[in-house]
Amino acid sequence: MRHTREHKDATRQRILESAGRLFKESGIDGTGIAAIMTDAGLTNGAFYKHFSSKGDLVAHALAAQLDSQQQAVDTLPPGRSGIEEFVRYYLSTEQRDDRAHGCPSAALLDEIGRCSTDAKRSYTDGLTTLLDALGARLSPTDPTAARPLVLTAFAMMAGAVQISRALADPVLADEVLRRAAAEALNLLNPSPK
Amino acid sequence: MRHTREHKDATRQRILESAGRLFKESGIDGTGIAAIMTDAGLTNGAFYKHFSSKGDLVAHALAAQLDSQQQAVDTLPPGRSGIEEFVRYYLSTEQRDDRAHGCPSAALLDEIGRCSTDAKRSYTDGLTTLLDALGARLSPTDPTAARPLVLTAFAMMAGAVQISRALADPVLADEVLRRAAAEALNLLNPSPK
DNA sequence: TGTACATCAGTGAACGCGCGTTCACTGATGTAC
DNA sequence: TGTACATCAGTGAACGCGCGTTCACTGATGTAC
Repeated sequence: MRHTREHKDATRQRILESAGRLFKESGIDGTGIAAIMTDAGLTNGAFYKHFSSKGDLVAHALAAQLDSQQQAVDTLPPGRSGIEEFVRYYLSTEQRDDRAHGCPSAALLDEIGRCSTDAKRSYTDGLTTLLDALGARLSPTDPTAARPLVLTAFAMMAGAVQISRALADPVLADEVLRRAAAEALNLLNPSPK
Repeated sequence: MRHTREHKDATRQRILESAGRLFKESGIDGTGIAAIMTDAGLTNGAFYKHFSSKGDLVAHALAAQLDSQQQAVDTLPPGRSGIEEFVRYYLSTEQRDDRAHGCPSAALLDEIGRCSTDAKRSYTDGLTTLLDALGARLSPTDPTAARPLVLTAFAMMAGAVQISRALADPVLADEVLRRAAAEALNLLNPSPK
């Protein structure tokens, strides 16, 4: 088992998943290699058999996070109802209160802004793909037409989740989510009334 | 000079300003006490004559940052034109590219979400005051009526700046700011067409 | 007003600790004969 | 098929370093007499 390609790939995947989860929970700066490797059921020495540095891991973990988020979007019901479900789940108290399994953008955006170009490139690719997948649902005939709308709606949703997490007042925090959901659904409605 | 109340207050203020600037530039986890104290022209030992811990500093630095942002808002031209100026500056490439002097929310939001209750309380108070000041410009007769709109617009703006900073593609990054500005101005327009 | 003392903002070295990274080693596996 | 060897994923201790925090000390200042 130990020297099989599949075995190594599986281990690498496990490290990526642990890293993604812990990064989202405690931040990139707030998560050490040792903690990630322990979470993945290994010791820290093995880390450099899989990644050349922490920065290298960050770039790949971000790509993996964005990719799995996009895959989740692909399993939503087709068309508009899928979009609505996405918005409602994204701005739910469950997603807000479970950083580890929530949106990587909402959890890490301002730290990504301070990362290496490699990490930013991973994020750029992943986000573009994700927004295109959402755009394709809004206007199937011309996916890029929906770009501006999807982009601003997503920015608002990510910002709202972050603000909701940063507020000490739980009533206000919940209100932020509700207001943002209403506004996002309104924004993404093709025929504004 | 040394044992005057004014002297100590001035020093404390200097530490708060250095901390705010460095936190926004490199993150809270990414900025050490020693760096802050050096920036303020002191040595690290003096830190604990002013704050009980780094967490204590974070709470006060956040309050100071939000306060100075709100003071900047107060100096804008009155009414709607002030709002427009705020939106345009907030979503300018200058603000995006100068984290150290930019918006604390855009620079630190997801790290604040992981901070102590004290820090969150500081942020909650500061943000509430800031949004009320903006709301008062939108509807002077009933400031709280504008709350939902100001809240969602601000979430979108903060999210957009963060996304713009996190993208490796400068063309796309600039586009995000432009789209967000257009949408924010549209949102904050009291008579939607 | 002049002197003696107490205060305390600021110094700079030191503390234990966890960080990212390196390295000599292990031992189960795939490969060559 | 059976044996000898090379590979390399994973171990666990160690590296220098910077972190947040502590502490004995300094010396300019405010205060008491």
